[in-house]
Amino acid sequence: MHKEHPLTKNQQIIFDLIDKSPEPMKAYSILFSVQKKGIKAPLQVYRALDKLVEIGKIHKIESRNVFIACHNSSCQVSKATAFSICEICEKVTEISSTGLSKYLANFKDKDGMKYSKYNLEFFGLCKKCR
Amino acid sequence: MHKEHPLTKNQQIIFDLIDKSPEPMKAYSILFSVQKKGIKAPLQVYRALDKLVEIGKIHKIESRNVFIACHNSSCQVSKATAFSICEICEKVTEISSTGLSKYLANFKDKDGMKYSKYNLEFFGLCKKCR
DNA sequence: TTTAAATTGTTATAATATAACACCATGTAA
DNA sequence: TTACATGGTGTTATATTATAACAATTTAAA
Ligand SMILES: [Zn+2]
Ligand SMILES: [Zn+2]
Ligand SMILES: [Zn+2]
Ligand SMILES: [Zn+2]
Repeated sequence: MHKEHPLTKNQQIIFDLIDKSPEPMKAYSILFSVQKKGIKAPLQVYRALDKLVEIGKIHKIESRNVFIACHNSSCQVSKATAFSICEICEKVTEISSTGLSKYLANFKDKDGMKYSKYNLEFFGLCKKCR
Repeated sequence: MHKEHPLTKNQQIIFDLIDKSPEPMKAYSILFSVQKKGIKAPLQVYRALDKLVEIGKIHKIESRNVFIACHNSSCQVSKATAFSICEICEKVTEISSTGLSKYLANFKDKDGMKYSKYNLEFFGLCKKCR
């Protein structure tokens, strides 16, 4: 079991927004949405995002520069993430497959090196778009 | 077998630079390096990069916004890529493991969907840094 | 040769992210 | 209690990454 991090005010505001969003969010659209709550500057957003990523409450989709709430509690420990991304509508889904995560955690490169931390992004078409 | 793309002048200049670089390169450091060859504007660099990525001659490391020459000829067909990234020195190595690529190409998400296109970034410490 | 597609050159601007500094809250150790 | 360390906040300014829009040129087919 992982340790609970109590969120600070800014972190909570931004986490709630991302968590409720039906789509991954961009940093500046987060900024726009929270301006009425007194968060006015990009840095305030990025600092909260950094922390939320660090503690595993959200993930950054690196190929898209968007943020999504985690829906797989084991991420908060492992930093091992996998997503599918629709190339038409940009829908992102977090993948939680024990088989996949075991395979990747046990994968050894040609130097015999293992990696417990990774990020995998699958690209294709979602149900609706294909 | 894949079709050979003859590179245009700008594409060739930029590919050569990246290919010879011992490290992955950032777009604006590429721009700086090729200014003596007459490439003056960011767009000229980004257009060449886009094309080179599209035809699989280089890859973008999404978590770092850097570009690296491909060292795995099958990428030029598949768009299925995997890298290891050192979190200290930022050394990037392209992984070509038949086992890994087969596993990922055959992976099905819970809707039974397969993805032939993916990007995997492993994080850890390289030989020198650990 | 005509035409379509791709590439180039250029200026300007958008989108993403961090530096630097002052201040404040909270916990903890002397 | 006081000092100190740690982490969060607010703010201004700036750095970094990437694209829009438009005109001109080259290339490769039809
Ligand atoms: Zn997660
Ligand atoms: Zn879709
Ligand atoms: Zn490759
Ligand atoms: Zn290293």
